Amino acid sequence: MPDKANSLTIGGLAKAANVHVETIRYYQRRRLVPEPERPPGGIRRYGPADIERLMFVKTAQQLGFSLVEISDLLQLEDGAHCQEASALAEHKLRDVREKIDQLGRIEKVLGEMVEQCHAHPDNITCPLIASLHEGGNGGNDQRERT
Amino acid sequence: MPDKANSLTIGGLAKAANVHVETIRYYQRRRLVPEPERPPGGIRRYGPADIERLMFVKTAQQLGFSLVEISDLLQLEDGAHCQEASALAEHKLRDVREKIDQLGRIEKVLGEMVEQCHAHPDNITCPLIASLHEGGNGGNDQRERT
DNA sequence: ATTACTTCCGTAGTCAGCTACGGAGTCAAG
DNA sequence: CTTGACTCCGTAGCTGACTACGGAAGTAAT
Repeated sequence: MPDKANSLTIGGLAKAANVHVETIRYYQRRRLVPEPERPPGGIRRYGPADIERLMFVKTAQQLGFSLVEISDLLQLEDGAHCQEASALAEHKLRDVREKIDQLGRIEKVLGEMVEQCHAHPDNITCPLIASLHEGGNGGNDQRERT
Repeated sequence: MPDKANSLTIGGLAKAANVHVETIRYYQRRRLVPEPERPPGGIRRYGPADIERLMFVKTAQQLGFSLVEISDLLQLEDGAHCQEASALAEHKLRDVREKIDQLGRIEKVLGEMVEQCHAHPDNITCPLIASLHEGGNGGNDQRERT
């Protein structure tokens, strides 16, 4: 595993990945990110790979994954045995596709709403809730109300 | 907004929406879901619209929205004035599209991984982290890849 | 080699989002 | 008209994910 230039201290890493130092330590305790060797009586150093990993954790969180789930995903990144890995990957893939699907429905309805608002600026409602269980149908329902 | 048959007690509603009774009460306190009138010295009744609303909250949570954000989204559902509503909708639309984009990248890499595993079942790693900033879209975030 | 800033590490506190508890009231069934 | 399940309501406790605190020790610039 190549670290090009592990030159950052934990403070620099935190700045680079846009998280707090204490968050990094917390993730180290949780084994979400590796804790590099401490040179005898010295200070740990970090590199670009650590920045990436932290940013991945943050992004995955925004997508609704818990730290436990993220740790699963990172096991795939880190290389696991194929059998278990592929089972996990397939499971996560279903999760991800469902999320994409639901977000797609929300996107559609929000988009329609914005258009409607531009078209005639009255009061308007947005059938967001209904969007989530509209069957695979791509039906264009544009219900409006004043 | 017509409720066809508001016949459920809070317990039935909880079962129907697959949440705990106490969660419903909590959401009522937070004004995420309405608290129906209590008939003098009686018990509140709920209908299908309440089930839908609860399920929407749960789904949105799994997609990474906080309860505050969900309450914003529900304001759109409930009908707000066009000007503010459309600003909010546009903002949320950007959020949603970004989430879809990121999930799409993760999906792609997970999918590839599953295939690879089926192809030759050795140890394998999955460039999940890198997937999130693979160019091709969105534009303004760059970091050179090796 | 003194000063000012970090790092390190452990423990404790915070905030969001529930979840449990307890006592009084309601209601359908027997 | 009692029993047992459930509702109502307030308050307290819990879990996940941080965030803050404090003291010793490392490090960089003067």
